[in-house]
Amino acid sequence: MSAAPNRIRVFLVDDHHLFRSGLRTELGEAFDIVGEAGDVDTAIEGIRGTRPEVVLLDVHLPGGGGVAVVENVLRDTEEVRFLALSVSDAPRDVILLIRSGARGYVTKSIAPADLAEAMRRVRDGDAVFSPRLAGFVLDAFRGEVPGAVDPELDQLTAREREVLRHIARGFTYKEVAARLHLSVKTVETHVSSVLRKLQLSSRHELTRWATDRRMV
Amino acid sequence: MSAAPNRIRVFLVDDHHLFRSGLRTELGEAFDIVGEAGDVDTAIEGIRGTRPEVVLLDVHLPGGGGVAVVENVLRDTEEVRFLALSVSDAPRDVILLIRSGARGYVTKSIAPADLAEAMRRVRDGDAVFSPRLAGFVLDAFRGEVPGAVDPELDQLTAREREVLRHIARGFTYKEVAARLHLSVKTVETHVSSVLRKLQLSSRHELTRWATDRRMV
DNA sequence: CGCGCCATCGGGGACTCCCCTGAAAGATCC
DNA sequence: GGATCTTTCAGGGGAGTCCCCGATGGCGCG
Repeated sequence: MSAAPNRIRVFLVDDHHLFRSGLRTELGEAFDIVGEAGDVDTAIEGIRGTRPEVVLLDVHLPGGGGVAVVENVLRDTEEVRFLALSVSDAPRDVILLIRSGARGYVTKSIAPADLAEAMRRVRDGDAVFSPRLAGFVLDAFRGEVPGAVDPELDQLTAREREVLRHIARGFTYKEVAARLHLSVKTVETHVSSVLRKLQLSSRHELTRWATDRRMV
Repeated sequence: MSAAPNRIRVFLVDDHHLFRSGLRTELGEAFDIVGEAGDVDTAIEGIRGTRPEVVLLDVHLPGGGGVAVVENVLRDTEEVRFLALSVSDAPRDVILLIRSGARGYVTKSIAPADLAEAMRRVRDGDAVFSPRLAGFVLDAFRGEVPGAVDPELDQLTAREREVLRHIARGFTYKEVAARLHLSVKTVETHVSSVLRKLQLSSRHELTRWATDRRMV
């Protein structure tokens, strides 16, 4: 199966046939395209069967998105490296892909030569991100997604935020009441308001909400 | 590619004079070494004064380590990019540096040509890690620091860990029971065991315990 | 001043959480 | 085969959570 030993074995995953065709044309000489897929299930099956070194993966895919492919394949093997290739440079997409186990993320506007270089680097184990995306990833890693003055948080009153912080830390209503010199009933009222305003239904979701926003 | 015209302005931080000398010799032609320092305070002052584009930074430094330099400088400006250069490739060191805001981390065994390339990429905003370190960083980002087999977690049975994961995500006992096809009572039993073994007393502490270990 | 918003409380009820005791089946180890 | 561990499940009870219904007072605003 393997052609020249130095050609990297690549699998293409993108739901646009034309785009895959473009990739084949641009990469076909320097890389060994062992297979391709246009949806999640086909991709998983194909990657399992062909064992590529690098998977070029679109973020937005029918059947669950690129994340589903990465998670599914990496459950079995660690041999395959994923390089996400997407039109989107939304921080959220990038973060989710990296969390799932992709080792790089570049946008489709990348020059073919740069893409080839990125693929080689990913194959070698490097982490590859285009400049703007690197900032997102490292910022998320540092735990400070900047900007974002939260409109969700803004609709809470000062007292409600105060109570929220305590609840999110795991204190019971009784404990919060003692700390804020309130009655348990007042705490309950505030928590109810917070839950209603944030469209949540339990203190556990509230905890997750707060930790996601790094209020703790 | 770039030689004389737009030389990148670089600041060197390393407590070994001889090593700085080596860097100057190797990089002096292609880069503009605007200053250097051998300890934390001198480094902070020097970087503030010379405004380099890239700081080559040793991890182990007298006066607080590289982390102290990065955090201190980045409090004022975002213009400076840090590339950590260290003999250590301990995951802990790497993670701490990245958390503090460095945009790359390579070991001192790197070839001069590769170091030059890494510096250019960091200057351009890329995240740069040598192959082995990339794994550490991305794994940590994914929440699985490989070393560190947790003795706390080890004393839990497989089923208990399974239940723990669901509880930590905020599911009620009833929901967990449904997802795992168990009775609520069984879930209660497992949760009790987990709480007892981990010396915790509520599901909220359990959530925090799990999130601290990045099980969610 | 009336109106709305906020903060502070209460009763009551349905549900959830956590612990206690107890038990039965299966797997594993010696 | 017996000891141990794991996994499964049950009844009962005290505490915690969340919602419903209400109430009072303070504050700013037109």
